[in-house]
Amino acid sequence: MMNEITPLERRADGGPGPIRRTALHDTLVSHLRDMIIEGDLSPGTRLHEGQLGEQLGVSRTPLREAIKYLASEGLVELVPSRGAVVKRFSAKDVHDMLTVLQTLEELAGRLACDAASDAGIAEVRALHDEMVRRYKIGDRLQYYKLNQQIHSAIVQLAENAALADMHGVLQTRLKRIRFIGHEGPEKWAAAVAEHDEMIVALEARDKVKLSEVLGRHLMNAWERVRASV
Amino acid sequence: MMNEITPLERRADGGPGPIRRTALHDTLVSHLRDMIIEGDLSPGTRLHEGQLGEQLGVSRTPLREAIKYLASEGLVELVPSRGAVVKRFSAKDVHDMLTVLQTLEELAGRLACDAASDAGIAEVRALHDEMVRRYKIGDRLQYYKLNQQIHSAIVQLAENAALADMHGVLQTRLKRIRFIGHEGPEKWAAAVAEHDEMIVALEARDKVKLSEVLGRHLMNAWERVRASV
DNA sequence: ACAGAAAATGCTGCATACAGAATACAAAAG
DNA sequence: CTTTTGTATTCTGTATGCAGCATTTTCTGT
Repeated sequence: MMNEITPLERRADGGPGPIRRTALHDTLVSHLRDMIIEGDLSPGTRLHEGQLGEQLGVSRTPLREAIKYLASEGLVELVPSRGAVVKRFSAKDVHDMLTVLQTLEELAGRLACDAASDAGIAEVRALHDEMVRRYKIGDRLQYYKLNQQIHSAIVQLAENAALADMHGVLQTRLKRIRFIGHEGPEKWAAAVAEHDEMIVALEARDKVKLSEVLGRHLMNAWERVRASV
Repeated sequence: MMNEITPLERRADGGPGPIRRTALHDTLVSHLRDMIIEGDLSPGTRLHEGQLGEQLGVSRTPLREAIKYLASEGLVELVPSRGAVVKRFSAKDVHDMLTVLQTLEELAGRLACDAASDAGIAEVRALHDEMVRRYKIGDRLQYYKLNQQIHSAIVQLAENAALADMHGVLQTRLKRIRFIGHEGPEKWAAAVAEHDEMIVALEARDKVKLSEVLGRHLMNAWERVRASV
C-alpha cells in the first residue's frame, strides 16, 4: 500500500480482447475505493477535487460524481462548502460494524445451507483449500484476500441480493481496518481452524453449526483487530 | 401521491429564522427519494436529466450527483450511456429485503434492551400511543408514518450506527412497497397488537421477547404485502 | 510585539458548453 | 409491405468557467 498515485488507465483504446466500453464512473469509484482501503488516502484526508482530478487525469465533474457515490457508501463524508474527507472510524464504529456483520453472516450461513448448489459449495471448498495453502506458506496478503472472498462467496450462496448488498458495504468499510490487523501465529492458526469448521459445516449443510461458527469467527475477529484500532 | 412535479424551494434567501445554509445536494437527494417513494417516479422510469432538472429548477450537474448518490443507495440503477432508471423490485427482492430487515431488527431489539435510556424508551412509548390513536380514528397515512418512526426509533435505541445505516437503507427501499400495502381491518388489528407486545417487551427490557416479536412482526409484514408485489 | 481587521488566495458549488453515443425517423431496396 | 440503412435528433458524459464561501495572510493600530 501507500502506492504512488497514478493516472487511471482508460482503455477505451485498443488492447486485446473485445473493446470493453468501461464506464468512467465505475472505474473512478473502484479506484478511489481502493485508494481509501489501501491507505493512499488515510482517514481525515481531504479529497481535493482539482489536485486529485489532475493526478488521476479526469476533470472535476466525474470525480465529484464518484465522490458522492462513495459518500452514500459511507467511505467518505461530505462537509458543506468544504468538500469531502475520508471517513474516520472509531473503535466503537468498528465494533458496531462487526456486530452487524456477524448477524448478517449468521443469516447467510442459514440461508446458504438451504439455497446453495453442490457446485457452489465446491467452489467455496476450492477457495478454502487454496487459502489454507497460502496460510501454510505464510502468504499473508493472498490469505487475506481469499479469506474475504470466502466470506463473500458464502453470502453469495445465500441467494439474497439485499443481504449481499448490506454485507458488501460493511465488508468494504471494514477492509481498511482488517487489512491492518496482523494477528500473531497462534491467533492466525485459530482463525484457520474456524474456517475449517466452516467449510465442513457448509458441506454437511448443517445450518446451526455453520451459523454458529460464522458468528464465533466474527466475534473473534474483533479480538484480533481491537488492538489496532 | 402522484403529485405535480414542482420546483424545489431553495430558501437560501430570507425567510424567518436563522439563514439555514441548506446544501442543494442534500435537498435534491431527499426530494428525488421522496418522488421515488411516493410514486411520482415509478419503477422503470428513466430519469431524464435535462427535463427533470428543468422541472426542479436546477442544472444537470448537481442533479447527476444526486442521482449517483441514490444509485449507491440502491434506489436507481445506472445504465451506461443511457442514464438512470428507477429500480424495479421483484417479489423475491422484497422478500429478501424483509428477511434481512427481520434479522437486523431482531438484533436491534436485543441491543436496545441493554443500551436504551429510560427517556429513550419513553419516547418510543409516546410514538406508540400516538400511533394507536391514529389507528383508532382510521388515519392510515399517519399510522403508517408513525409505524416507520417507531421501528427506526427502536433501531436508534440500539446505539449502533452501522446497524442504523443498514436498516435505514432497507427501510427506504421498502417504503415504496409498504406504502402500497393496504391491509384489511383484521390484519391491521393484528399488526397493532404486535406493536403492543413490542412496547411492553421494550419497557420490560426483555431481550428475548422483544427480538421475537420484532421478528414475527416482519414475518407477518411479508404476508401483508406479498399480494401487492 | 501583538491583536484585530481587511484583503487575498484557494477551493467548493453550480451552471453552461461541447463531444460522442444511442435512438428515432425516414427513405430506399428487397 | 417488410426490412434495412443512412441521417437527424436527443440525451448522456465530460470539460470548463464563474460566483461565493472559507481560510490564510498581511496590514494597521495600540
